[in-house]
Amino acid sequence: MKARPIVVQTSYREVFNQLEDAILRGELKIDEPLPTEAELCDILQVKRSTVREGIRLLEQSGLVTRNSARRLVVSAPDASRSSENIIRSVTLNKVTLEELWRVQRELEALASRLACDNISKPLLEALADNIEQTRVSRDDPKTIVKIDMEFHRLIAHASNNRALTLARDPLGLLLYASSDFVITRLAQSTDRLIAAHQRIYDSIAANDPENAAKWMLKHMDDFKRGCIMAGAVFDDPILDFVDIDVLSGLTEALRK
Amino acid sequence: MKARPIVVQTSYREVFNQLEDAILRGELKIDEPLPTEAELCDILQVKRSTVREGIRLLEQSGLVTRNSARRLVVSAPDASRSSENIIRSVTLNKVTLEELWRVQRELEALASRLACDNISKPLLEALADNIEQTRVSRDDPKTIVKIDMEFHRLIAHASNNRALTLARDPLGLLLYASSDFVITRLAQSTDRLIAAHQRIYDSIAANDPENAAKWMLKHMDDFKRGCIMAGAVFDDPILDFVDIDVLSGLTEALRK
DNA sequence: AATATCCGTTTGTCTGACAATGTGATATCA
DNA sequence: TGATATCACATTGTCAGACAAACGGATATT
Repeated sequence: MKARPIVVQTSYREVFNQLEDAILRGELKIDEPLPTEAELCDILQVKRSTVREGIRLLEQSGLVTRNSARRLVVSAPDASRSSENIIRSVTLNKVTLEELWRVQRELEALASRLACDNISKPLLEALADNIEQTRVSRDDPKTIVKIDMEFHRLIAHASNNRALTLARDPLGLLLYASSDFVITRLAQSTDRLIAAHQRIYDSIAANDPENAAKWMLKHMDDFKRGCIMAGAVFDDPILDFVDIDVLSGLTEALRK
Repeated sequence: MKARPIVVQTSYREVFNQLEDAILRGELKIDEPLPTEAELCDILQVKRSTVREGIRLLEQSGLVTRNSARRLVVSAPDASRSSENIIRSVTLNKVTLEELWRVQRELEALASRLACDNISKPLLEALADNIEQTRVSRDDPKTIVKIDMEFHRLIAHASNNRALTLARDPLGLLLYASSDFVITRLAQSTDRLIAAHQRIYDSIAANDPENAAKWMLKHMDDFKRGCIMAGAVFDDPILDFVDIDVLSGLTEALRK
């Protein structure tokens, strides 16, 4: 006999499903307040505790957020929400540095290529400023790591492609967080980093996608070489290279 | 005066934070059961309703799943969880077909390149079988769309890179779901699709990464051309091309 | 030893309650 | 009259306790 496993939904999950559906099909509009718990009890014919548990599922999906610690409003999940999820998934599933790097290498190349087309004055200035800051902080590894991360995020942002941002940001966060490992171990790496960023910047500023991508790829390859020279085993999980407490702080960095 | 906005945590969110932390730092081990609600009440000194709301947040993050509709077990979030999130984010934020395609193009090329190295016999056979099925279903657009989606997923899977899967799967799902639009409108598109898949398959089977990537890129470019010929405005949100009800069914397709 | 029965645990849901906080209406004052 | 202060209400967050259903394991039966 052929059969599907029997699945019974809990009521609170059904609450979630119905509300999610209503949001996706636009019956509950984004930026408008969610009905009050009492109203939902009425509509869905379950008690408040059940409604509340369903709402918690919505909340964690980013489909509702709170305006002013009070009334919940319907909202489109923002990128940081997905990032948190991916970061948890990557770390707990022990994805390796190699896997991460391999993907990120392509995404960064794409980002730098796309950035050429549309980059705005303010973003260009932010990039220049970022490189300047890197020079200033040359001797402070912790700060370098942050600024480096920001450099790449700025470029991805300049690509004006939200699908790219969505895929790239969480991976980038993890990858560059583990670059701490390299920078603290290899003195010369900071100078190479600055030189690479400068070349990438110049290419973008000159609206030269092919060179931007070329230098970015070199930069990424250099990153890998640095990791290995610093003694990183590229086939180990990233979790080995990133401090858990740093990790907790990472997600909030995304929200700005 | 300089100040940070005041943020007050609710208790249930604090429950979530503490449990998440415990899982990330390995104090609660993956595949072991979560403490019972009563135990958590004891540990965290809050009432059961509060504990339960916190657990719902965990549940939606994929950090706990249910074994047998009963006891919850701690778990690493699986890829489908992230996919759901990204899909919601992409659709509700009205990301365009162009953005999606641009990223997916690179990821598919990477996937086909990587697939060459490690592909296993069973996966190769599955690919061959997939192409055969496409031929058989040539005249059934709905089925073609599904099989096409599966073809690309198989290749991504063969890449043996979970970071790639994580980034690619949700985007692929959305992109190929909207290919329905092309296939139903352009009669000849199915034949081109089969030919392309065949070439990609041959390259992978011959362990020829460069050609695999080359044909994949051509295939992707062809996809775009097809969309435009079929009258799709590439700068419109994907939401316009995907039926909401299909969308709801999409995520469950991921879980297998 | 295999099967059937029973019982305690755990969860899902309900009921009801209350304090804190934000919101809008009303009253007060310049 | 218009701005401000006050108040009453609505809504949420949390508590307290209750109960039925389902599961898992222990015990009894064949």
